[in-house]
Amino acid sequence: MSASSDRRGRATIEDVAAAAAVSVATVSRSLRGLPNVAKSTRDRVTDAATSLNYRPHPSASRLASGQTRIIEIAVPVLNSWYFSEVLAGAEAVLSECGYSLSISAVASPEEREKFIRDAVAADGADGLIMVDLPLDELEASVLAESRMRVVTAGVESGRFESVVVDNVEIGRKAVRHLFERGHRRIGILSGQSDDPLHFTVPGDRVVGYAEQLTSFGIEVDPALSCVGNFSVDGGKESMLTLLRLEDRPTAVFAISDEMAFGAMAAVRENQLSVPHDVAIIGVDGHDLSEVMGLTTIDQHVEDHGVMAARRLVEILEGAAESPLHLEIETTLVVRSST
Amino acid sequence: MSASSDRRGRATIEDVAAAAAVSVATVSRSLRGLPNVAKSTRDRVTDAATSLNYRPHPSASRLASGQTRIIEIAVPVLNSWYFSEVLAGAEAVLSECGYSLSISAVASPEEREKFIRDAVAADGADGLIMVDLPLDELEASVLAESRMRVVTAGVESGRFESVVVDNVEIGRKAVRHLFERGHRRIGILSGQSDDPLHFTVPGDRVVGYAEQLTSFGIEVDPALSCVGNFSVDGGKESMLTLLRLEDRPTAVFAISDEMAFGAMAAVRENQLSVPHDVAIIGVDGHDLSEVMGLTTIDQHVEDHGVMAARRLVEILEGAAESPLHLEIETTLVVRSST
DNA sequence: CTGAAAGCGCTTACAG
DNA sequence: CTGAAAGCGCTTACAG
Repeated sequence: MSASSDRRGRATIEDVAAAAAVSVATVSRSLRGLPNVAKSTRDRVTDAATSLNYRPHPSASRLASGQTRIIEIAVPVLNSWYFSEVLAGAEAVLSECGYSLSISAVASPEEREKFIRDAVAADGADGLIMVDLPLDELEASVLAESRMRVVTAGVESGRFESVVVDNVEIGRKAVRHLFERGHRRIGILSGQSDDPLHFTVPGDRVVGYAEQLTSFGIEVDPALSCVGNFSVDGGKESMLTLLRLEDRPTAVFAISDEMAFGAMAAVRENQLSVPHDVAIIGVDGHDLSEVMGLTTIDQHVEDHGVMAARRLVEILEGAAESPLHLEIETTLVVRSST
Repeated sequence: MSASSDRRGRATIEDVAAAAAVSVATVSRSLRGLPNVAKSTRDRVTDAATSLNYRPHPSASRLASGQTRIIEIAVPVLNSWYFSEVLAGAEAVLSECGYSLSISAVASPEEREKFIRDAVAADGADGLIMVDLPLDELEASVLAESRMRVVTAGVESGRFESVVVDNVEIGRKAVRHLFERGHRRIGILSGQSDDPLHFTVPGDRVVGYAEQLTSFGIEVDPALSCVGNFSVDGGKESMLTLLRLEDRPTAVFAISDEMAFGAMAAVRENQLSVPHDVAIIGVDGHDLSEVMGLTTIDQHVEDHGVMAARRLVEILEGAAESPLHLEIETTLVVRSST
């Protein structure tokens, strides 16, 4: 360890400066690739830094520069297929671009409100990706006043750029597909009954479902609509309910693949067959949908993370912010369940 | 905004000091709950901080104190059921304890080596959780010399505390269960053929499988051993291979639930039935195992994250480090697949 | 092209 | 119990 290394034995910018026989200012400029450094100087500095295994102290450069190169990402829960796909996509581009990724799980509106207030007041990140977390007016304006750039994924906020899918169209697409397969009595497994986060996605998909049925001249039957809480178990329970109806549906649209998996299990448990007795379509493009033979509307979830991160980086590097709502195309993937 | 707020309009410790008519030192002590502050002073400071919505600037306090309250967590990939469970567990305890969680995906040995070198040299976190990332000698000693405390999950390192399961015992347990169900010809779907990360888990499970077979007097047949790369598709492919054998197995041990799902699909695709023609057991306790009717050895994955994070926090708050290898008990969950 | 110096917003002995 | 001052390790005008 060099004599002037820091409290914990790391090499500091001063060590590098001494080794290269220049000032710390020159080291800083050289290592960050700023202009106005002689080639020979830069080389000397680079060599010194390499041989000392020097990295700038993150907290010090953050404090001095005002930039953290940290992106915060908030998701409702972490252990869910959907959110880990988003995370994976975001992580890939952010690490590629030299940003750190800090994650938070924000499950309730109270946590969300607290998260936003803390994040803004502490000002610990350059950017924030809010995944499937609808913002109320107050939260949006708190965020808008902060230094952090914000991109939302999965939901639009009106005030920030977002990466979304057309959820109404997803609902229509699902019904259209089932209709084309000859189904006229089509049930739906939707989201939560009482969603404290006011998540807009389920509602939009239900609207698309209803719209498309209506435009086919089919009356929407409330008895065919169940809630599944986006879980496998919820999908199964709701499907069991639908199966008990005397005039049960011949096809069911589950607004997530995981609910669809639950629904398939329920059908089999009743000694019925998919798709013969009940056809099932999901939404997501879940890893397991292929092996399960589930027809699904693939929404390319990983791309949501990729796009949100990419846009955020672009904005941070100076791109003009536009009230852009980047829309990811969805793809119908037909398998044996319909 | 007060006159002396910082570059970006945040309230600073000086603003709070002015508002409470004390020095910044007193503000710092009050807000961090340090002793030797008069109750009335502390109250005044707290009020001022609240009304200014003050939070200490993270980079500033990190630089001054030398502690970041950041935990870094490295996983091979993010979009996998297993790792998102670990992540969820770790995030829950860390956010509860006031730590930020920074994540990195580290897919190859080169990335791992680079990650470790960078992490140590930059010294940007107080602690590090390495999940299922075996460390070589050099990496371990680089880490050991750093300021960061390290806990590994999923694999032991010899030098750091770890949270693990007994993978040999998992292999034995699986075979024992199948044996008790009357099976004598038992195949195995294991990990990767050429694993650049030198992941030890698959090997251990294979050892347990072989040991238990041998102790039952059954010869280990290499023809019954296939590789499945921990993926659904891999499991399916390998199962198809096993089904093509003229003397095919009556039961198969898949060393992960996802491979087991793939295997179940392969069996059905061959118009065979689980468990009648082939029984299948997995490992994990995957969310979908219940609905799929998969018998599995639940390894309580979320707890791995919880325990690793908990231990790391304890160590950071002063607990003595012991060469502890915390072992999570695994639980056989019998379902219809066996 | 390079360096001296101020400053980023905190924490931490030290003195009283 | 409280405050003045130094210091954490960088970056950034500014001057030359």
